[in-house]
Amino acid sequence: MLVSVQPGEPMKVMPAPSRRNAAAHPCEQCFQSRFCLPIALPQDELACMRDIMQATVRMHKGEALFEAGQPVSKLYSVHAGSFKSVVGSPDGRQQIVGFHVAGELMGLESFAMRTFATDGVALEDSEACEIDVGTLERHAAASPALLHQIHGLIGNRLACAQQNQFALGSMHAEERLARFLLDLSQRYRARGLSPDAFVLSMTRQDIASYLGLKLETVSRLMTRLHRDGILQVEQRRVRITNRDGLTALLAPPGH
Amino acid sequence: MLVSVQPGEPMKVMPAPSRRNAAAHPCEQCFQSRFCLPIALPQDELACMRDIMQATVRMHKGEALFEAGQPVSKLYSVHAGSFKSVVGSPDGRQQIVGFHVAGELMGLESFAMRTFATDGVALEDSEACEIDVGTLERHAAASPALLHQIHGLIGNRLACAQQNQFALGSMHAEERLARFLLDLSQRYRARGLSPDAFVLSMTRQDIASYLGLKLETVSRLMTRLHRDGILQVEQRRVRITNRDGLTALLAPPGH
DNA sequence: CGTTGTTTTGATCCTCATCAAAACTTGTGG
DNA sequence: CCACAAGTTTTGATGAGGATCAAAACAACG
Repeated sequence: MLVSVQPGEPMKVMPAPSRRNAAAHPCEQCFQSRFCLPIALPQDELACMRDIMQATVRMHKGEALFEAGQPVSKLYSVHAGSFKSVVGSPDGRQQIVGFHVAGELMGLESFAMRTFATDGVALEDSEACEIDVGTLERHAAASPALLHQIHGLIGNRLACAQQNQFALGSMHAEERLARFLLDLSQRYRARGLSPDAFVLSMTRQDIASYLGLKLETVSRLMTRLHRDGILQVEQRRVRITNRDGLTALLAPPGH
Repeated sequence: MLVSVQPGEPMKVMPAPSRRNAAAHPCEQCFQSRFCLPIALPQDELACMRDIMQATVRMHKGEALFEAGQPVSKLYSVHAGSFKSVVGSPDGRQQIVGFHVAGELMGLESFAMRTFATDGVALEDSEACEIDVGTLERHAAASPALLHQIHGLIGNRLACAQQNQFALGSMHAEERLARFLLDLSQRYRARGLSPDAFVLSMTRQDIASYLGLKLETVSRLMTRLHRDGILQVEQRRVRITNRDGLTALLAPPGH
């Protein structure tokens, strides 16, 4: 999914503060197809996108694009691969609060804040486009359309976080997993990929963390959904074979 | 806490779509003391606040200031009393995702979105200042300082939502309650009120919903904290008698 | 002062966590 | 290329935290 690293630079897979490889400019797709930045602008304002998106960074699996506490100067748009947003507590526990696949924006939660609130960690070898916050704000001040789009993105993110709160607080384990899979499916569809068959880029542990469960529970639930003919699961390959059955899990009889 | 309603208008306590009582203009405090709108601007830009904050609405306990699905045209700043933000699901379950006391902004999660994502319901008889979104956006476009402050507020709200996700997904019941009480305490302190003694404006049921628990569990935990000498609880009056003990609950030995 | 909603407390149950171990996958170095 | 090491996933047995069911004490309200 990612072009191989140039020879000479050893590939560290463990999370390390090592500096990442930055290309000089993002790909043309970023401007043409809205693939990198989910923002639609009138033709005559498209030029500013070139200004906003300044570089592409390549991350190895497990590396952090940014870390909680760091000053915010960039946002990131996922160009290839996928990332997770992780919040940590002083006592060392941590929880995943979001996943980001290609075409989605990361770091929005930290927009206009001094420091990042989460770690942004690559789930696999990935690429992200850097977006300078200052430049973005400058352009946004001049373009109401751009500003409005950004606010829409932030609003969506907030609504999403509230839905997550609902899921974690009110849903049972099986419902949470069903919601997670349907959400992922929907996002792949938005990317133009198959909504029924996809490969999970995160471990059972990651899914469990996101859903407020333990990895054994997630594994058991996957197995159960497979047995019930709702999914075909083999390792990280998933195929939704009975979407209605999966959807039905969201409104359990007990409530 | 709220001036009495004028005679002649019957007071409905049950949640009803009845129209609320709107005063012509917000109080002077809103501009002078940043009490109503937690935004600080340079002196020469303060005038626009008068433009942004157009009216004060009075809500009775249980009434909805706005409802999920309604088109967004106003934000609200709590002037007196308190509110809860509630998300609902198709099957009728609902969960509280936030509380708002005087001096805090509501509806931010819906900024720049077409429709509200939550219900905003008064926990007691309350007052809120209406803020016209269009006017606010227009002023923000002209004032980078104002825009930056708004983004900061939104960023805070998002960070808060992520912390809630962490709490719901990773914390035990007792920790969640401790966090809730300390958070509330901190917000009362920010208002200039006592951080140690306050009156909960929400029911046990509300607290339980917010924390992803059942009301019986919340009640039992309150009793336990009282027995352990950490709190004095009688009905909704709470006094924190051992803040260190309360804080210590946030980092349990088991983890 | 009865009605209704809120809170407390008790007894029991169930979902999911925990502990444990084996099957399997992936990456590494000889 | 194979063998070993480390990480991931599955499955089982057991336990605990919090939910559920039930009812009484208490406060608020008309």
